[in-house]
This record gives sequence, C-alpha cells and structure tokens, in this order.
Amino acid sequence: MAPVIRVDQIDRYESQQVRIHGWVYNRTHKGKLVFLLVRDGHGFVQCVAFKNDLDADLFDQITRLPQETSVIVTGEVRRDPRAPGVPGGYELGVTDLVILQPAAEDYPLALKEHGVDFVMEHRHLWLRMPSQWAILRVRAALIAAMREWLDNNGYINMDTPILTPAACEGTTTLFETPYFDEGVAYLTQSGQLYNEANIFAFSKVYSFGPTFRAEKSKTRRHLTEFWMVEPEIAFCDLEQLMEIEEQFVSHIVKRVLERCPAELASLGRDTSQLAKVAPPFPRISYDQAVEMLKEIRDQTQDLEQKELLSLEWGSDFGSPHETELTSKFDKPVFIYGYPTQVKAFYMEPWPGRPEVCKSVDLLAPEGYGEVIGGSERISNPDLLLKRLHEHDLPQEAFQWYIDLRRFGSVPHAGFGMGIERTVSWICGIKHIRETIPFPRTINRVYP
RNA sequence: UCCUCGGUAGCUCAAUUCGGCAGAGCGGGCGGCUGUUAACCGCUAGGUUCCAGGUUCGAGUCCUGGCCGAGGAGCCA
Repeated sequence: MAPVIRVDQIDRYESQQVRIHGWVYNRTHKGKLVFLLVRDGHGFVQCVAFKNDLDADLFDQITRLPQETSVIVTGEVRRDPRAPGVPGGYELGVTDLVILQPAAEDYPLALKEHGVDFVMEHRHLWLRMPSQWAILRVRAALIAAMREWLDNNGYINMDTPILTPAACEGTTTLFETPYFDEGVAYLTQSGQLYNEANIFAFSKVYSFGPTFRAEKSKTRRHLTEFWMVEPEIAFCDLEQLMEIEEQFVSHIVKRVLERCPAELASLGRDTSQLAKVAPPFPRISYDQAVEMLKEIRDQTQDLEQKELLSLEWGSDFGSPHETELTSKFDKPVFIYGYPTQVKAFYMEPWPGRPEVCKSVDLLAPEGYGEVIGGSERISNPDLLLKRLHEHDLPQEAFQWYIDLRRFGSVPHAGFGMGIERTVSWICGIKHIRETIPFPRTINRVYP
C-alpha cells in the first residue's frame, strides 16, 4: 500500500504512488476533469482526477465533494509548475479516493472575503483557511526559535504562577477571581517579579506563558490574554541587556525566514526588510527621540498629525510617535532612558539623573511599534522600598521581593517580548487577533 | 471612557443629489465543459432590511431611543 506522506515533503516523492490524509479545501469541476485542492495540515496540494482513469461512480462522487470533506487520496506525485498550493509546484494524479465524511453543505466560510465579526464568530473553522494556517505555523516556528536560542545560551525555563496575590506593577487593571479563604486572587500580568527571585538560584532564566490585562483597550495591538516570553539575567546591566535582545530577536527572525518560506510567501510578506534584521540595532535615547519627534512635527503640514505628535518631555510615546520614529530605520530600534515617572517602580535610576531610568523598549519597524519592554532592575533594598512607598504599594505584599536585595543583591536586568505583536510584525499582518488560535478581546470570549 | 464609521439573502455588498415594486456576485441545488488558480456558462431556491417607537398616502432610506460591531485615542506587550 502506498505510504501516507506530508504535503510539505511532497518533493521527496516525485513519480511515486502516495496517500494523503486530508480535507477538500476547494474543488473545480471541468466535466471529465476535476481539480481538488486538498489540505493535510502540513500544506495544500492540488489533486487531479480524470474521468477516464477512475471508476464512473467514484468520479461522479468526486465531482460533487463538498468543501471540507475528509478524504484519503491515493495517487502519483508529479511535478507541474501550474499546480497551486503550499508549497506548490507538485500535484497528485488521483488513482483512488476514500471519503471519510462528506462535509455538510452549509459550511459557512466561502473562499471569498468575509467581515471581521463573521470570521471571528467562526474562528474554529477560520483556522483552516490558508492565511490563518500560515500565521499560526509562523507563531509555532517563532516560539520554537525563541526557546532554541534561550536554551542554547544558558537560560533555564522557569514557569511563574498565573494566579497571583497582587498587582505585579500596581498600575494596570487585573482580572480578579475568588480564591477560597484568601478572598481574591488575580490573573498574572507578568512573571517578572518571580523571575527576579529565580535568577538568584539559576542565574539566567525565562518564563513563557499567558498574561492577562483587563484594560479596555480596543486596538489592533491589544488582546486581554496574550503570551509573553520573559528572560531575566543576573549580573547584567542595561547595555548588556540591549546586546542580548538584539541577538535574541535577530536569531528568531532568521530562523523563521529559514523555516517558513512557504508560509510567508503565501501571506504575501515582503521578507526583504526582515532579512536586514541583524545586530547591531540603532540605540536612541528618550531625549534624542523627543528631539527627533519635534523636528518631524515641525516639518509636517498635516494639522491632525501635528496634534497627534505633540509631546512634552516626561510623557510616554503613543502609537503615532512610535510609528514616526521607527519609519526612520529599517531595523528594530532601541529607545532607552525613559522618564522615571512613566515607568514601573522597580527600574534602576540613571546615574546622576534620577528623573530618567535604565529602561529600554524595542520598537519593530514598518509601523509595528513596541514588541519588547525591558530594564535594569533596582538592586538596592532601601531605594526599592522608597519607590514602593512612592507608588503607594503595600510593603507586606512585596516583602519577599525586597528580601531578594538583602541577601546577595546584584545588578540584574530582563525584558518581556509580546509573542502576538512579534508574530504580527514578522507575518506583516494588521491585527494581532489573527496571531493566536483563539483570541480574547474586550468583547469576545467565543469560541 | 472618548471620537469616527457601520448593521439589507448563508457571505460580500448595491438599492439614483432629495422617501415610490428588495437587487447583484459568491456560496447551496440541477445541468454543461480535459488544465482550473476566488475557473467559467445556463437554470433554480433563498429576505423579521439589527430592535422599539415616531413622521408620512407610502420608510431599507427621514426623526428619537436602544443594541451590536469595526477603526482610532488613552492604557500597554
């Protein structure tokens, strides 16, 4: 019996009889000839059935196979540049076909454009479409590349808790859940504080998991549940942190370009920009960025844009600022040394300039904005305690965190990278809701 | 929370500045076609025009209120 193959490896089987386990994605009926586009999860391949080659009854069934019917197709692999598919260029001359289940006729997703609400309502089926399939395979490749780099560079994976007793950073809104006699617990918005404990045992660690923000954000860059990788490094300052970040990001982009060429091509992604992603990345201080934005603002004629770009020293950048800044570069850009007042309480002050802290954000090019936020952390217990009080945070809840600075404190730093934003940049897609299998947004928890 | 836009067939949309018979393409069904790339051609079925009021001889269209969604701002990764 012919072997079952994976469509992404079809080039290994030219002129051989093979079987494919899959689903009918599309059908074109031309009388005595039927084209089936079959997907097997690994790729999409065209299968060609001629009336003369097949039993009359079977051929008749093939001419009316509904979209999404599950099938086992047997046939000979042949190279043909006309053949569509992913990776494409090969097709199957059908010699036999078994129908496992004919799909119901009311499959909702036509091979046409659909509205956002409609495809989101049918996310469980939308996943089968080529664009979604490609994006989520890139996501998986990206996660694998990320773990590969960390595991190969001395980082150890430490899982941090999802149920937490209090706000990690005390600012943003948290999801709350009842918790036995303790009253309430909160869904985590970062594993960082726990990782700061972990580095004193393991030196270099990373956590990777879901994080939750109950912000009422309603933009293409926000989800209420998203995934973040958070490396944390002992004996590391801000400068070293930026070197780590650029190595890390460059490795991920390079690996995805190597491993997902067919997926990126099927998304129509121009990869020439991604190919330029290699160290070093430009480093711009917050002060310089403010100056650059002033110039850009003075030069623009568009009054609305002028308004959006208005900025005082001391405030954080909004999305319009990030877009303008990154458009000046063809690589990701570091912006470091943000004002202390717009950043979290645990960031190390800049030497001699307490109004600035040793923080760094990495902004992706092509308008994708912030994908990484990181900083050197405060290592002095007295200063940390002072900052806690300035931010009105309860000392008791953070006692363990202060303890870390009492028993062999060292300079240390870390960052968090948003997986969905990074995938959306690499894939070149507009909205991050497509970069996670089942997105959670402010007004959607179904399916 | 604020600003802007939208809701008509299963889907994507149209329905004449200024109220006058509810339409098309895709998808479904039936038929035709040996190289299709969102195939094409013919026939066919398919409607609570988001909801509730109001104006009018007459409302998909105008008015009031509500619901739902999208894009953006703020917040953030």
